[in-house]
Amino acid sequence: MRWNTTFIPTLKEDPADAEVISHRLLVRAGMIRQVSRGIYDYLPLALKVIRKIENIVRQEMDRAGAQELLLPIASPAELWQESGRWEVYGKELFRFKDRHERDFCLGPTHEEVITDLVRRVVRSYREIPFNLYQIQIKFRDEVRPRFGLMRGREFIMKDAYSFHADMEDCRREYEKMFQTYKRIFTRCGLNFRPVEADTGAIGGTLSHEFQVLADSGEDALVSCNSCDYAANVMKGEIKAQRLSGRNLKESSPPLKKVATPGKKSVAEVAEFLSLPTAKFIKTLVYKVDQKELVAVLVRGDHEVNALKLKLALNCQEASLADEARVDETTHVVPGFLGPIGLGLRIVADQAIQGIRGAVTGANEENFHYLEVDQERDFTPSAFADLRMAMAGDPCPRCDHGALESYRGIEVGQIFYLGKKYSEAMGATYLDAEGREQPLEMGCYGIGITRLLAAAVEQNHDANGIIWPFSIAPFHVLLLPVQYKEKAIREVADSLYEELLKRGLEVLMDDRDERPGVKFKDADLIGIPLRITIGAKGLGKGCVEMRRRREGQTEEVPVGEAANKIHLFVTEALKV
RNA sequence: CGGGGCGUAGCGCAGCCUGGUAGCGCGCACGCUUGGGGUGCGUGAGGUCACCGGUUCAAAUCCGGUCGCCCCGACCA
Repeated sequence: MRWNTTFIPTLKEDPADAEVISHRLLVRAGMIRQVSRGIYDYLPLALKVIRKIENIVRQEMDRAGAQELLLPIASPAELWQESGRWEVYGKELFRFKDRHERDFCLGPTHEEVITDLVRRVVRSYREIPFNLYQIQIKFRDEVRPRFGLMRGREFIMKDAYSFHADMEDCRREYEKMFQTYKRIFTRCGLNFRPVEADTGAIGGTLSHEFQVLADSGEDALVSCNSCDYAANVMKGEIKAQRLSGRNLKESSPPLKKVATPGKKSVAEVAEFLSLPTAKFIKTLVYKVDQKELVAVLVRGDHEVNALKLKLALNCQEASLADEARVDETTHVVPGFLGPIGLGLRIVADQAIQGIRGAVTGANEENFHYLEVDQERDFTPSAFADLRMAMAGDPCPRCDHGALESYRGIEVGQIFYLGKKYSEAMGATYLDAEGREQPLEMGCYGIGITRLLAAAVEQNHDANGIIWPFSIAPFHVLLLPVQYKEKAIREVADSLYEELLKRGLEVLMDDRDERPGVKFKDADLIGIPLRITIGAKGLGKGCVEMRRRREGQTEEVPVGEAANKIHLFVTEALKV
């Protein structure tokens, strides 16, 4: 392709509305433009990368025996009402009415649609298993779209759904997809890690996320420094605590009430009393399912995991109650709350069980209790794992490992769904004994456009993007320093033709621009291999071959250039 | 949903406080110049100052409202 006739509107300056690096570079490189919040145009260069990613995904999904299909973007409310998600999904589900006033939504994911298709077709165990996937635009009306392509409202996704007779077969497919995903992300040239994950709005009981490691990532992760345990913090398990042999004879010193004027947060009180935050019991009031207030206790240095809390309380929704509400019910200013004498139902994290010598609010403004002894002073209605995993925690899977924390961008997630959708929507088959059984299901997603952004987050330098070869928009950029000059043009043209003939993807910068402009743009758009053709090299009968990533330059005789470039690209694509 | 910020030429910004009819850099067009990391000089085109309303002789500027976009938060008592 010749630059003169392409549509690659590069920008010298960072766009004012872009914050994260991938967003800035993708806009500057002329790859994306924003249309509305969380909605973008994909320009030709970006589309080339998207197609590359899609093709890798297709090849690997097909190799794993899955089949591609295409489901509609809009689906009728009835399907979502059947699964119960019309009510549950909330505002993220973009709803609208057609001209006949019938309710529809834009698909944020397609379990309902595919289950509906499959239930109308599958009758017998002989017709399963199979795995169907599509690559398509999804729409989720995110609370807060941000970071360019990383969290958009409209995005491209590969989603796959598999159907099985029993759990064993479904688990087998899950494992196959796990391996397939590893191949896909490896081929895309990403540094990633699979982690155990929560199943969120999709549902099911087993799930892994594939996280591209990046400090700018939205997800907090933990992994063991000794075994291969890794999880999203939302899912991260806490090693069950052994109650260290508590000496029952030894009695605790009596409760002591101390003045802590104006000190509300654990950090403030801890500093005021010169005590470590681990000695504190935090008392948080949650509103459960829009009605009951429940007090949740965690250690001062721990954080409540709302997800685990919901599980423990077996409720739909649990969020911090607002101050006014807390005040009205307990007559205590938040900040001085404590479990002793609090007129609310109490649930406590397991780390609170048996705690002694602790500090809590005294349920009286400007006072805290010291020497709190859980067994003596208060009894929660339940103890459970309610907190977020964090760095330094002992590994829940092995004996001596400790957890480390890092951040990631979730580019893929796989779920074992079980019978959640098949039972709700009556997707069944007849087994060999003629009995009707609900189908077992799995589902498997990859965020294609988010993967594109993640690749940039992980592969760039001060000058621009550095595409991994496998997903680069072009393999080679030919850069004739002065295309106008006959000698240079002739070499550039013949090299261009020769490389195309060999099946390489080549972009030729035939613009009549200053060399500096061309070099800057070349770095910005990040084609992995750049061939400079200029008077300097031609004087020696050479062109220059430069790798974008390493910056390493090599002079190659004109006659050998095509061969050498071809060989280099072939090698680079082998990985 | 709460808080903060922004909206002036294609892009990045100044002007607004202290009202007097719009400016800089880049880009764009043309000419000369230059020609291996965003050349230099000159000439020129390009703006309902987001929108609606108000105050005023006069509004980009002051006041009220609306819309759009960005950032932070929406969980730590």
